[in-house]
Amino acid sequence: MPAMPEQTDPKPDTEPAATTSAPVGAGRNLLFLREEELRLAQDLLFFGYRDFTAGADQLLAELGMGRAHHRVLHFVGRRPGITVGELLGILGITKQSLGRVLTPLVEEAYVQQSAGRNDRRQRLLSLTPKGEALERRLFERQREWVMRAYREAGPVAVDGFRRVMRGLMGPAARQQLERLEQKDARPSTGRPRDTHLAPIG
Amino acid sequence: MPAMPEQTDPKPDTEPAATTSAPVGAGRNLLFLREEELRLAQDLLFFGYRDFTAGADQLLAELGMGRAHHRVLHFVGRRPGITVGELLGILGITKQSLGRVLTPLVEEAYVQQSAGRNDRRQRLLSLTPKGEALERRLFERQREWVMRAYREAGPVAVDGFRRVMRGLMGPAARQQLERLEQKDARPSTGRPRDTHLAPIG
DNA sequence: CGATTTGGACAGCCATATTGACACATTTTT
DNA sequence: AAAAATGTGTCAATATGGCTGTCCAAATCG
Repeated sequence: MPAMPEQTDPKPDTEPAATTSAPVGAGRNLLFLREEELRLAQDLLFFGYRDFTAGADQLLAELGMGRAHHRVLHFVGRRPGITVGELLGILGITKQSLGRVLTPLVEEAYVQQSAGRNDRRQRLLSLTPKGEALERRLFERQREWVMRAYREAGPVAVDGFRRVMRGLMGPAARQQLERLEQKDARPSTGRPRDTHLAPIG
Repeated sequence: MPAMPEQTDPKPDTEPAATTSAPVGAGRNLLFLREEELRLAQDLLFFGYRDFTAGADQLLAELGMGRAHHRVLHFVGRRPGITVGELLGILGITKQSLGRVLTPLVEEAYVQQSAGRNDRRQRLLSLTPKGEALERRLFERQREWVMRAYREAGPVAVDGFRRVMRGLMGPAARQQLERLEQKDARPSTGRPRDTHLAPIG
């Protein structure tokens, strides 16, 4: 494994204006995004996102599932008791599209539904133990991968990464992320908050 | 491979508590990746990548194209004179999958082919003026978006973002990125290096 | 009560990816 | 020169994950 990219960004940029690792002087940081910098950003996002998902994708493929299933497992695990409508809002897909991954997940007992306590039309979604186990396996795959990247980059870089990624999100996504983070103090396991798991139908 | 165990971490965390919790005392940054931190990373990557591509996707949809077409335009524009084989390596897809986006792009004169100068079996790909124009329109969309995120986050964060994204890439992708960056000093326009544009067939 | 909301079911379409098999020109090897 | 390998193109079949549209049931709201 030769030639690890240097942390110190060796690119001997021809510009004296030092655009790459921009001077922290924070004075002219309004115009430091030149063409090549954006092209680099495009490359980084393409390769980085692809390889980030690769590990989990492989595991999913063995189970006959795809990334869409993972997303459902992830967000249902993140917010046990989430309604179908909320999940649709987060994923940004249509009800029909969701149905095609959610229905099998319910049928194969990865996800369970229960009627809403206030509004009995709602189906509150949560992971079954089986679903939790799978989600955790997927999680661990990505954990290894991200841990390595974070460790190599260091905490300051991680903070910068988070700031930029947040900035790449649109207003709707930011709001959704906030809600997810609120709930981060989630109960020890995936039971909906205080819902009395009423049977459906 | 230096392994980068601790990564000197220049400033002992000038960050506002943003780094979630974890004592960032720069000593124990090996273990600062707790569960919620990774879940956050997953969310950020999902939302961020989705919204990053949203603008270009919309424009592409109007032209009856998809993200796959954009990727071809991007990487061909990045490395004029690239061979089909190299492009396949970068995209990580099969020849058949590439063919179904590349062939239309050639037919509609966004991309042009010419025979390799050393190996006449090769088809060297480059953007036509029409292709360059479209690529630029797509580029500008994303440029606006990324510029905003970069500006909001500041140069230090951008540097961190780059480090982490690089870290998320696997060895193969890192090598490919290096090659792309080498060529970054590319000629003013998309003519293959010194190829004498031999006709095909 | 009727209207709206929430969720689900079914049909079909499209884009992107896959694999396998085969064809063809060209280059390299024997 | 013949054989093998390489680079590319193409056909057919299949899967996944989106989309739209329509219709329906249950529950809530006014």
